[in-house]
Amino acid sequence: MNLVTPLTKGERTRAHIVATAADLFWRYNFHGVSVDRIADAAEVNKATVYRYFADKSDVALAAVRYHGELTLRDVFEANFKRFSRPEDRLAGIYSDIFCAHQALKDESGDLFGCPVVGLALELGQEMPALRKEAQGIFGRIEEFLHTIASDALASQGKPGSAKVLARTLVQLLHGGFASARLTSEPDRILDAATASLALIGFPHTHVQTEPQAA
Amino acid sequence: MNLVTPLTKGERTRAHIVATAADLFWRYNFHGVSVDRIADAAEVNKATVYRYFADKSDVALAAVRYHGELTLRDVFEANFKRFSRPEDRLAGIYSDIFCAHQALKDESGDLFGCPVVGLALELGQEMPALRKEAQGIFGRIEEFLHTIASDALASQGKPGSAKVLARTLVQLLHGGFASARLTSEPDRILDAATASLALIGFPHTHVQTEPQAA
Amino acid sequence: MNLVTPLTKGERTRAHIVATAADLFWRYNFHGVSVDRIADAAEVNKATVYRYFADKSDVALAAVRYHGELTLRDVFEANFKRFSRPEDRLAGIYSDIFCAHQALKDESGDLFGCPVVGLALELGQEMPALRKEAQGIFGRIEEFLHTIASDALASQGKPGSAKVLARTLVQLLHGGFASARLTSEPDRILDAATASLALIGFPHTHVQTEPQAA
Amino acid sequence: MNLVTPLTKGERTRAHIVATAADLFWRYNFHGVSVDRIADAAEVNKATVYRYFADKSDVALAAVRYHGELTLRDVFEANFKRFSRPEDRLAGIYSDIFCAHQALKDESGDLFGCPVVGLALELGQEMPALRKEAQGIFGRIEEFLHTIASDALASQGKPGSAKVLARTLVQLLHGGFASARLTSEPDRILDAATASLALIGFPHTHVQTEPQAA
DNA sequence: GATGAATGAGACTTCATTCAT
DNA sequence: GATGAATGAAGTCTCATTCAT
Repeated sequence: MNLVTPLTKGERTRAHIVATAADLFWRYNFHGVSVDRIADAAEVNKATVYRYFADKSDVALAAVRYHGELTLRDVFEANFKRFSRPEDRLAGIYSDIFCAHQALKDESGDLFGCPVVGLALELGQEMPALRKEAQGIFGRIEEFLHTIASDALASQGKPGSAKVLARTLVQLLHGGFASARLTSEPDRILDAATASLALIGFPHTHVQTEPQAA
Repeated sequence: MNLVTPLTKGERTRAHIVATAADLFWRYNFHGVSVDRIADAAEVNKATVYRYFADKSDVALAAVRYHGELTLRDVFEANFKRFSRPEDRLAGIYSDIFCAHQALKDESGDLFGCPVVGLALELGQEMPALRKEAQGIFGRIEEFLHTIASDALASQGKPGSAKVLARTLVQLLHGGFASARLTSEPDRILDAATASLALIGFPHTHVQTEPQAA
Repeated sequence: MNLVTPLTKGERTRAHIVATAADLFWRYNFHGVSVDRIADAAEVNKATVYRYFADKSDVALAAVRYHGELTLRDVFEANFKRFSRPEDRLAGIYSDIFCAHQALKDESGDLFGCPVVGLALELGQEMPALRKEAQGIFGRIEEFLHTIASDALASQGKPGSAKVLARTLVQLLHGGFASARLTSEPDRILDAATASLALIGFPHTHVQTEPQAA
Repeated sequence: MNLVTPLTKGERTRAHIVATAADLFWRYNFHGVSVDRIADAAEVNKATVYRYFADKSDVALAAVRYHGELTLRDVFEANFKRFSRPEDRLAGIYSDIFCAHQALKDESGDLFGCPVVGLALELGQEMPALRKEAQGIFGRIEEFLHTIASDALASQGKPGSAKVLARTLVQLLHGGFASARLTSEPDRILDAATASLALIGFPHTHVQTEPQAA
């Protein structure tokens, strides 16, 4: 029984534009990417972009959503399914993030940190919807990290607030992204990973630096 | 004996433009501020801006420098002079940062995180000089935090790498800025402060949330 | 015996588009109405519009025709059938025009003068066909007014050129429309009515300002 | 003693743009003239247009003002200075209007009626300021015609309302413009002139159809 | 045959930057 | 030396129109 509605042609076009724009915005920021460039890269006419999006900001909002959903699903949910121990989950998540950044750096010579934060910092002030979206995404991330924190504390019989710990883990994630982008150095992601694992009580858990087969 | 050379009129004009631009860029980002607006706000002719700066990016570079120097001097150096114990220094630094953000939020209804990172994320990719500048600033910050980390470890006879700890402290600072801006919530700065103090072994040190008289 | 061919479905669709567009063009001018908006308002697909009309100007031409035919039939012919004395005919015509404008003003807060002239001024220069159409319509109107003028002169045994008088009556009609639209004041229509009635020698004939039952 | 401040360079540029745009708008309507075309015709850069006007509508507003002021000064005031008898004044005004239209027709093969009404009909609904301006201009014109009407009634010892008469004269002027443009026939202006002169009691006053030396 | 999808051309506007007084 | 004036390039967006299913 197939519950998935197949995408219409328009939906496919829209999705393709979003994916293209998301990548461009990540690399070159909102103001560094023109609608023309998005249309060219997506191989559609500029007017087609405006058929599916009210304006350029609307594309950016969709791009943030896209990055958020993809990351939550393929990084967070995936590692939660794959592993059950909190330290493995956290290590897996950071491994994926690191590998993605490393790959981007190998390919393009640079890396760009967190695409959600990047767009949110640039547009959040004037685009409440985008800011809200970003907050929602990091809210979900905090939930995942809260589960990890909670499980970690429990597995070690440690006291301490999982809530506070989760928040710190989120901030370390932000910090890893920021310093990685500032220095163009993927290793800063690993620093955040190490610190995070130490914080939840597993300082010796290793973070894979090579992509793992699914 | 006066060792300070008085500023010439031109230098004062330049400094005034930088301070004005720095504030505007902080609040509205690089692309959200036109050269016209800078000139208007600084009450100089637009062509005057171009007398002192090669182009708009050059103003941004000066603004980053301005923010960096001011913060290093008035926040980091000042608290190092004022306090000698590492936990007091760290608490003092975070207190100042928090108060500045709280004041901005009270005044303008919003807050804007780290101005250096803000500009660096927006321009760093295409402006190596600005990225270098930002790296330099955070390098200096890391040195300050390294001293704190090192002193803290020593004062408690704890083992551990001050270097790694310092890096984590930097990332928490980034994280505090990022989540504060994302949520428009100054308290996220305090979260970073608390986590940082706990990390250096002083979980009970209090962070002042009211501006202290010098 | 039914002499009227019933409309085919296509003809009904076409007629519906014309009526819709005519109203929109009247209110918002040619350039203020997009083909999209016409299609939306007529609840047909945009491509359907292009099935029945060569291009947007062609819709405008049809709209002018529509307005012209409707007005000639429901205002001029109707009042000629209803009344036989020239002064009553003229008063009836102006009464209808006034009431239509008053109703529009009550409904939409504004009024829009003569739809034929409106479109003709906007497009006439580049669309000879439309201009011709408008000239034809006002030619017919002049004929009606010529009859009124001629009858009025005759009924009073006055000398004078009915032809010249008719032309003046047309110009007063134009003038009433123009100043009504300029001021958004339906009463300017009544001014033209009064002047016209005076001109044909019936200064005391009253113009109804409330819609009359047929 | 010179009370006239000489125009600055900027003011000259602005005035030149206005005059250019006014002519273009008259001939081709608001939507028939792009800002590019205005800039080209005025031989300035498009950005220069935007230095002096907030947007295209703002240029149109200035164009209406320009047409209004010019006409009031060179046609109405001038004929009031030149003549003292009401019939001469009215004939002079119409003569000027006719000659201008005739000249335009000779030059360009077409004529365009009243530029103020033209723009006002096209933009008045969405531009209250422009509508207001047009109303003001026709208010002034009505004052001039009121003086003529009043003087004419007095000179003939006729009873009657100068106010009502003036309004009718305005409407005839509108009507003359409208039918001239609709038919591309300058003579329609003369029709309005004849009717107007008759209305004020001077059916035999001649309207010059050749430009008069000042 | 009807419609969702796509497009090319062109509109308005802004902005960083330079010129000329 | 300082400034009002000017500009070229580019950006966002709209719209009439056509294609392809």
